Amino acid sequence: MAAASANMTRREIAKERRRQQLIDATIKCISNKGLGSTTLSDVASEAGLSQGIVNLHFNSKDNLLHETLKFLAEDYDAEFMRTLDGAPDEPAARLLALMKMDLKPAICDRRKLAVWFAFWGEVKSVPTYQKICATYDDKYDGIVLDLADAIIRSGSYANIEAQTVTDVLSSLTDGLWLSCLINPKSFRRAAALNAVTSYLYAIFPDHYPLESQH
Amino acid sequence: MAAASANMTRREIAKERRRQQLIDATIKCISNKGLGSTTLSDVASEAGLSQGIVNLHFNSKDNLLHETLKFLAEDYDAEFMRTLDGAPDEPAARLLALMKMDLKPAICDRRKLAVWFAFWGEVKSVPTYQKICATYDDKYDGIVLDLADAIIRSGSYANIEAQTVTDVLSSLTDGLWLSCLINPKSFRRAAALNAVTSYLYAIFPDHYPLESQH
Amino acid sequence: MAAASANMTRREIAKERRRQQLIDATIKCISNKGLGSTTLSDVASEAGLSQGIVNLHFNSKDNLLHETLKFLAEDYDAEFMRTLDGAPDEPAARLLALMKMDLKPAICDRRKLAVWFAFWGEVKSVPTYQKICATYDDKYDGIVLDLADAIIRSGSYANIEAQTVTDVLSSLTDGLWLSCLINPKSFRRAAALNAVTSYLYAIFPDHYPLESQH
Amino acid sequence: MAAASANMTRREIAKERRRQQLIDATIKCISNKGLGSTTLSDVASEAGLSQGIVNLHFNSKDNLLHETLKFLAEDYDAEFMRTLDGAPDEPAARLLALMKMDLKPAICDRRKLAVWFAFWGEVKSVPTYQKICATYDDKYDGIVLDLADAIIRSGSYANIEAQTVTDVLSSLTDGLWLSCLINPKSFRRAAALNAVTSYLYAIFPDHYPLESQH
DNA sequence: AATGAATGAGCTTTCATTCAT
DNA sequence: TATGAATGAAAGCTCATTCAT
Repeated sequence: MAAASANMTRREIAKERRRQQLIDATIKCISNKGLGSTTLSDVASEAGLSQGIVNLHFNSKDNLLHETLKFLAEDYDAEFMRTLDGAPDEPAARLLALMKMDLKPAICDRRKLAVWFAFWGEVKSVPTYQKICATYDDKYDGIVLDLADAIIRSGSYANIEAQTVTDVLSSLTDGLWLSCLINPKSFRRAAALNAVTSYLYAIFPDHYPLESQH
Repeated sequence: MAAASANMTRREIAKERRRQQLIDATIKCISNKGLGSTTLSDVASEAGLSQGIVNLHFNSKDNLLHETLKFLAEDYDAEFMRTLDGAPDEPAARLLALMKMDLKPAICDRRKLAVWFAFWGEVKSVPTYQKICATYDDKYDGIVLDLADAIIRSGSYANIEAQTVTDVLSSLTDGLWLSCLINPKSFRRAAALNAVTSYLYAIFPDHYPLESQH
Repeated sequence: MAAASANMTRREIAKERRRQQLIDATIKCISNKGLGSTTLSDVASEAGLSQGIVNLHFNSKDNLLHETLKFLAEDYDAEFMRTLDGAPDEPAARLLALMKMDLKPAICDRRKLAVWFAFWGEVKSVPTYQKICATYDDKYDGIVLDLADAIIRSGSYANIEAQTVTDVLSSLTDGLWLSCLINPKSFRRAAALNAVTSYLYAIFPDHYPLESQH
Repeated sequence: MAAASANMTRREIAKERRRQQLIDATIKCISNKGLGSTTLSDVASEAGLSQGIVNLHFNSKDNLLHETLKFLAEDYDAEFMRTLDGAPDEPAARLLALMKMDLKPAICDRRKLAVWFAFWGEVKSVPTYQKICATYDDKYDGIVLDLADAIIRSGSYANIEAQTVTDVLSSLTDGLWLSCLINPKSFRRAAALNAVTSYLYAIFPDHYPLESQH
């Protein structure tokens, strides 16, 4: 999404702010009421604005939802890249940093996850949702694959394929998110983290000495 | 749901068959059009019946959806218990059988998964959906936990907790399902299976000798 | 328009009646409020029925309007053909009968004319309206042309072309209708009739002896 | 409408120009999209100006439409009077000049006629439109009546009433315009002119010798 | 004078639900 | 039981109008 950048007129900035405000309201509504029960009125009043405001800025509900999904994806992407930027150079450390990111409160938050799952629930019937999700997933899989590959080649691991590791790690995160959504009572962030690290420690013992578990 | 059982009158059986027919139609519709876009008209015409039929048998759309979710859950449960029944006595074999079941075509089918995710997408906003899902999940987690515990105690595994293994395995399945939904093009059942088994082999090498990988 | 015919079920007949009832209500509304100001609510309450009834029977407002225009055209057509059927065999008498028909109260009624002009007002921007109107007009022009031709050939008229007569007669009627619409106060049916007959008498004196003017 | 005249300030002239620009845009829009589908946004963007401009200059859409109809009427009136001014003194020539004017390309133009018919389509439901149209029509009828009367009295015509001639001529023009609107493909200006002149020649043979037909 | 963001009333349309048949 | 016509609430969307800039 076009974030407010330097060469925008004041009006364009205000407009962009409004759009973001409406997307934020949309996210809140979807989280609270579900995608199917979120009306444009809900979004407008959540934003404290009038009825017709959404169509003024997004033309249609459909478009609003697409832009909302795009925003979620870009938001996650920014976090992902920031994490990668801030991580050490060693592949093992980078991989661990990424996995931890997925479970940090700002990401693994039931309210946010509810929105992701709301969109995933429509993926099969709305091809454009699928495309957005698939594109980003491919990107992350590629990055994780490279890291796993680097780790494997720098250690003495037999019978381990980088692709398999990537499959496990990606799926693990998604599955943990689902358990956070469905079983919020029993979900523990520490246990989830443990699930991830236990796997990494088990397959890459050279790179993840047990004492670093905290 | 009450399957047609011995002590039902002919009329009750017919009624039950109609209900099932409508639930099947509902599943097809949700898979094709999404939960939010599925109307009672859609369901009725998918079933080849008339407009008012759903309210006649389910009283409300809300109820139909709940019964559909319950059916999905019971259907999965039956498969789960059947798998357990048919598996050998050794915990390791039982666990592997369960994990393989989750990836077999009848279960890991994009059309069916789309319906599961459609409901999961509403879990946060429809507490009764959550309760249904959580109840069953708890049951399966308990069973897997027991199996993992039995394996651990029957081998020489240090530093492995049954709960962690359970967390990983449950999440792995869910995550693989999501990747099947989002990335149908690149999803490979064999690779998914590999992801699961590679984990089991890594943490329980005593119980899963490598030659049994196929 | 499918008029209620012999091989219809009772339901189909009732449905057809409803459609006609709604078309009648539409005509009344357009006549009273104008095409642009006629809402589906107006039509429904004019028919004494509920809000959603129009879309139930016509799917869209657009379709309702098209069906209404078609009905008007078919209604006029039926009157036209009936007049032709009931007229004597002589071309001159037939032609006169047709022209008189156009000015009889049931046809040249300001309420009905208002509806015709409402549609004509959209002819350029709604090509399908134009097509409907043009098709019928062509038909009538053809019939009038044949009659004029027969008259000319059976008399001693020099310098008169059947096509020109047709052009005049068709236009005359339309123009008289407009004056009925715009100047209801000064419009006199007798004067309008006089305008038409004076033309016929002037160009076909052999066929229209003056004493038959009434 | 008050055309820019001598004793206007520069500001008033600019204002008047804007109003005219908007009326012109309105006419184009009505011609293209129809009266009912023309929005103030359409008008503004057709004029290359901003959303709120119409209300600034005309206060309301209703007023804009009334001013547009008035402009059309005044525009036609100016043409009418100019034609009368430029015509010879003889009534027969004057009358013919007027009738020819109605069919000249600048007047009998499908785009312009579409606008006239759009307003006529609302005449019954918008009394103020009717009043505007009726007022001008009365004026022209009066003028034509006088000319017809003069012709009749200066010739040896029995059984012809000036009023009837007026009725025919006025109606003829309107009807020809409608055929131009509805049947643009088959409409021929020459044939339309022929329809008018053939009538004049038939009833006023003394005044319209056949050789003057061009 | 001109802009265009914002409003909110009112439209068409959809659809769960009811009910006479 | 089953049908499908009818209802009416509520949705998305449009647009004339207002108003701060």
